[in-house]
Amino acid sequence: MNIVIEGKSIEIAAGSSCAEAFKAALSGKAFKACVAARAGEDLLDLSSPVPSAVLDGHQSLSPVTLDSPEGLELLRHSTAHVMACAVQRLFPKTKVTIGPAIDKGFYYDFDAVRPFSVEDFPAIETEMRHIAKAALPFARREVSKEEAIRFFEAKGESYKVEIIREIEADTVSLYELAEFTDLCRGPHLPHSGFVKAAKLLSVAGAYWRGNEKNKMLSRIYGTAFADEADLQKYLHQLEEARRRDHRKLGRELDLFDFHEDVAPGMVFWHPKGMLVRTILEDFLRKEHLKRGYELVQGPQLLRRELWEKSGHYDNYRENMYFTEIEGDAYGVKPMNCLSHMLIYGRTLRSYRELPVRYAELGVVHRHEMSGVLHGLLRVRQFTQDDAHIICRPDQLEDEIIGVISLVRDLFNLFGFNYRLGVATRPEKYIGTPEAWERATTALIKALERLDLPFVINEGDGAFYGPKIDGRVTDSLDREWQCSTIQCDFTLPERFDLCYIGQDGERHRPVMVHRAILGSLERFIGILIEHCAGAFPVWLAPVQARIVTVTERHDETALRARDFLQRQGLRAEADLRNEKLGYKVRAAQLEKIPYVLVIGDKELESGEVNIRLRGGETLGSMSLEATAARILADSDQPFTQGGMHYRFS
RNA sequence: GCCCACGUAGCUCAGUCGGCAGAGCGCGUCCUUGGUAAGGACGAGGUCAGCAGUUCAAUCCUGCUCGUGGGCUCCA
Repeated sequence: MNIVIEGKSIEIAAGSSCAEAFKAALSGKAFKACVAARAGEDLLDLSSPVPSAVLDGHQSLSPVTLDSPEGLELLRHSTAHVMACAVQRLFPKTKVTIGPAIDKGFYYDFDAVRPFSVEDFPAIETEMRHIAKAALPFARREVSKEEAIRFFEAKGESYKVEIIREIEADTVSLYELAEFTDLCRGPHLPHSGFVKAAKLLSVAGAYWRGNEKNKMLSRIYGTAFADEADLQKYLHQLEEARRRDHRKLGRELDLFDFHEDVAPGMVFWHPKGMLVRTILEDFLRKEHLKRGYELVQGPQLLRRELWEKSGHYDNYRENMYFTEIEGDAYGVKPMNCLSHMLIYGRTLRSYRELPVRYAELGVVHRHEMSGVLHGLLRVRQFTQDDAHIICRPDQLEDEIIGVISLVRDLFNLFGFNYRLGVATRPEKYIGTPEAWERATTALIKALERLDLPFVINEGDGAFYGPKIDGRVTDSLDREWQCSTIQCDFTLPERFDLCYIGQDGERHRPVMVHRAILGSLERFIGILIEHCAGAFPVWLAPVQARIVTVTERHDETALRARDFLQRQGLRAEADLRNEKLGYKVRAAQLEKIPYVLVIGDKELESGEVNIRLRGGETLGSMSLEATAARILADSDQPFTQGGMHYRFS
């Protein structure tokens, strides 16, 4: 029979394995790097026979190499088996459960006599190396369900038995690695010799099947790469991510901190962090005014009755804080929408007034479980860049376009990767299917008109309306939700919002809740990690530091500082009795974008010597030219003209 | 809440197999007046997270409490 592999037509005997086919088609080197076969969508063991779909020409057969994404997944899954084999050799009473490959590695969940700890890693890793060195084959065997159940029952592997009972097919596949046999769909590497660069990373408790009512298992996380160099590269990346951790940088750069003993999950902003925040807030306010929003602000506390009316008391009570004033119950706001609606509803509105866009940098409190608090990224008190747009149904699509444009512009400004998703109607919902349909269509059409990529998250919408979510990725590759754009059918109804239409009748407006950066706290946390603490010049708390060589230069330095401040720059002078190198180093560690050196030469010429954050020195320039350069550096792409933050 | 690890000076971390608590950075004073990532000397600074237990003696061993970090919906 003839089949084509990598553009090469070869003759194979009936019943040949994929390995035999590749051996005939590939060079020795290419064949050696090959660990599995791909036929259509399916991955196959090299030892499995060439599928009939390939033989009759419906599918092509291609080799999978160890360093390809599929190859790495196989490697990691196989490494999980190697680890399980090692664990059972060292801890014979341990029961195995499941052990999949995950994004950057693998894990295996064990039911162990005692939970594993990192102290056990050296022994396990040594045993894994033995298994790898022996280059033992992964042998696939298909057996009936009954036989598999008998097999695992005999070994006391109750979790495997439980899994097999739930499998619908008549037969299951087993993989044997030395004496360790695991129920597994496969495929696997040809043999354990490919596991050359593996490392165990951490232990964790994990519930059987993720359900907290089940027994807690002991999970070991690890990773594996095609070779040692790739593994080391990955470990360095993890190191780099830890180096950029916003909690670490927040302390080192003196931006913010926490006092867990008195206010867990709530931020204390230090002067420099507060300055960054203030600049960001000012920028956001101006940008919103430019885009037709009006700024409003409502109270922090609202009577409980109002939260009952909105439905928050029924649906969100556990996450709210309550207090009592003169015998009346008040709730601390977890959201800003109620005040905005009260402001809208105060007078009768004409259709000509719409859309109304109320924006507020609103401080909200939400009671989060103590276990999930995480630096600035998950807190209990935070500030949303919130706004509510109240508009006519025919205005919805254009309004959504305006909001998404703002999302796009802001994330592009900061250089973030982001993904947009449209969440559609869930099983439990309120409002009519027609209204849902109309709003969902408006969201999708707006995205299409802006030509932005998005995914549909079926059934992920809030019960009160469809939404668009914007997620950005942090330096650890974690995804955080920032933007949200939600259509709301409930609240306008519950609060009886209306406008008088052209026909003189009352009509129900549509309300859009939206936040772009989401929470300023979270956003700043992500931003710190993104830029490793080196803020863009327009946000840097100190833009320029003047460094003197000796105290002879102090007076000139202070005059220069005052000049730069009058130009609207955030400048300061370091007059400490230290050597120049020491002060330059300090400024560098503080990630100040411009260091301006003044010594005898500069005293003479009336200029300053400029050193950039990256270490480059630019030579000397007049103060005027220096100020102009820094100001130009702090301009924004879509906010030309006076958007820098100035001291006044 | 549960699993693992951790909690020592403002920060980063040593340390004692139970016997007066250590370093570097930072901070203060003094000397030094220097040219682009650390000049020198001296000094201040600690209830070794908290509580209880074992012990002649506990920062160290045991238990509990509090807090921090990682993980707990990636499914044979």
